[in-house]
Amino acid sequence: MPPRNRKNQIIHRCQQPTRCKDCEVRRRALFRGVAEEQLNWMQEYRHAQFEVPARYELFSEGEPADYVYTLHDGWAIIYKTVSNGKRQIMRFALSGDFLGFQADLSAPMGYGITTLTSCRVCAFPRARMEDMLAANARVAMRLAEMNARYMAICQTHLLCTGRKPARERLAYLFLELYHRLRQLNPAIGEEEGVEFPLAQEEIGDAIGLTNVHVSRTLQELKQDGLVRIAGKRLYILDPERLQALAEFDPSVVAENGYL
Amino acid sequence: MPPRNRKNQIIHRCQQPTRCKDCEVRRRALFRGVAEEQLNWMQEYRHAQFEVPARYELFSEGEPADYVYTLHDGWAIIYKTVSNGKRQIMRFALSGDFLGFQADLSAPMGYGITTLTSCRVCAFPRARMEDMLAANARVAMRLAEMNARYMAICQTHLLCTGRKPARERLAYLFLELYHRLRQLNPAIGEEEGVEFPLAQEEIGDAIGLTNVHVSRTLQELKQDGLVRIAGKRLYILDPERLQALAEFDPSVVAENGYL
DNA sequence: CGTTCTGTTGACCACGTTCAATCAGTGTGG
DNA sequence: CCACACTGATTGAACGTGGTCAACAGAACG
Repeated sequence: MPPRNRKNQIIHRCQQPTRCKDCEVRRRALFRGVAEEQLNWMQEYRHAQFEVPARYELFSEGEPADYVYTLHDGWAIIYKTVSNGKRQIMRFALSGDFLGFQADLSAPMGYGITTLTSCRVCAFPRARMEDMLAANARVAMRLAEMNARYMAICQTHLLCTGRKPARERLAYLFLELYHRLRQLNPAIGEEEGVEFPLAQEEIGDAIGLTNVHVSRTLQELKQDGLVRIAGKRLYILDPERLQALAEFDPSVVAENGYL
Repeated sequence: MPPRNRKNQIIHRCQQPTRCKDCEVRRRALFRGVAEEQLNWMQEYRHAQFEVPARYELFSEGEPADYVYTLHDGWAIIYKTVSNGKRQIMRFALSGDFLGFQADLSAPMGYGITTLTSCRVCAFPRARMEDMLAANARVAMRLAEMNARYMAICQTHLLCTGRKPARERLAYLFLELYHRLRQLNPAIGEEEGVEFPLAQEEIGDAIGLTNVHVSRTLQELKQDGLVRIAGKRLYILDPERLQALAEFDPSVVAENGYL
């Protein structure tokens, strides 16, 4: 199996990083709900903002790391692999998601994270995380809240892979991503669909199928007039039938935390 | 499919609840690391301590709840179901685990929790959770830490169900539970095994198999001299081979948070 | 001692995998 | 500009893991 990502690529430090104070992403990121007057010094915990190319390995499975990141924009995958090379994608990370937190920050990473598209990320030194959380209970609460939401998503994936046939898994994944993406940018009309840079192999790795079977199943969904994928965009053609098929609950992806 | 649990059973309020101050469970629960002098008033957030029978539905999937709980002792399952009645167990909850937290505390539960054995639980009103976390950043940090560990466990289950064959899934589950249980009570010798109250149907629901196939696969593992199950106890006969088979990483279940 | 729950066994089947060939789209270099 | 390579999608045939259904055995329990 060929390597699916590249390491040691050049990453570019943003010369004019966004300021938390007027960052549009913040409302769905870790600093959501932080008081205006605290934002400037909270921002000091950020080490830098980076521009990262596609297929860059932000975290390597089994190796320790120096930073955690807020994903400012772009797509990334959080995955684990088995020794025979098979890969399971745990979650697709999108704008605002917090990447790389785990119970023991100095332990080796239990999973890998790789960008799918070019991304902008805000890097926070792991060594200062504990201070940051202790300094601001609201941020610690927000981290718990975010983790709970990621857990909810992970659990729906577990339900899908463990107990649903291929069609339903695929339908569920499309709906989840569609709703998450739409709420990143509610302004876009439904008929324009959403950005969708995934290869079928990545879809399969997310729902526990092979690329071959994804291809076959996807064709069924297309022929049934449920979805359309064209030009790296995803269109939901028949939301009602698709939701019924997937038993999809939009509240799992809804972003409605306190404040 | 018959109902797998009972509701509206009598639960019993403990007349002499344990005090957090000298609770042996606390070192792996939410109040781990809380300063001695704060424990008494933190304990005030606890509404009551209950004795709950086996097969009691602590949380019902899709319904709102009034409390969150610390599981003081006993076994519980966290699960989701599909409309056709199939069930996926997300995680087995053991002594010290925090039950029922989710991003939006007033929203309907995204999963159900049912006791497998009789359990003792400490109930905290959901309405006061936010206050409690805001009042003590250390508790908010601990909640984030615990959630991160639960997430890590959930992710290993997702890897198993998505990408491993039956034998390996089963081996992994046994090792995970064995290690979690042993660190609850490290005093017990290896040859005595660990408590193991699971039916094969529950094992199957946890790793995405049917009870029939669990039966067959389990016999293989037994005949290969890897494990033994007898009298509701689990014995790991050949740790090395079993770990190699499962690709098990003990650090996932290790409890080593700050403080 | 019967009833109920849990585990075992067998036969059959299907969903999804595997492997391989082919095709389409996209750059890339001569 | 075309030839070539490379990547991702498609299709087909054969296979296998695990599911389904049903009958039965044993253990647990009232």
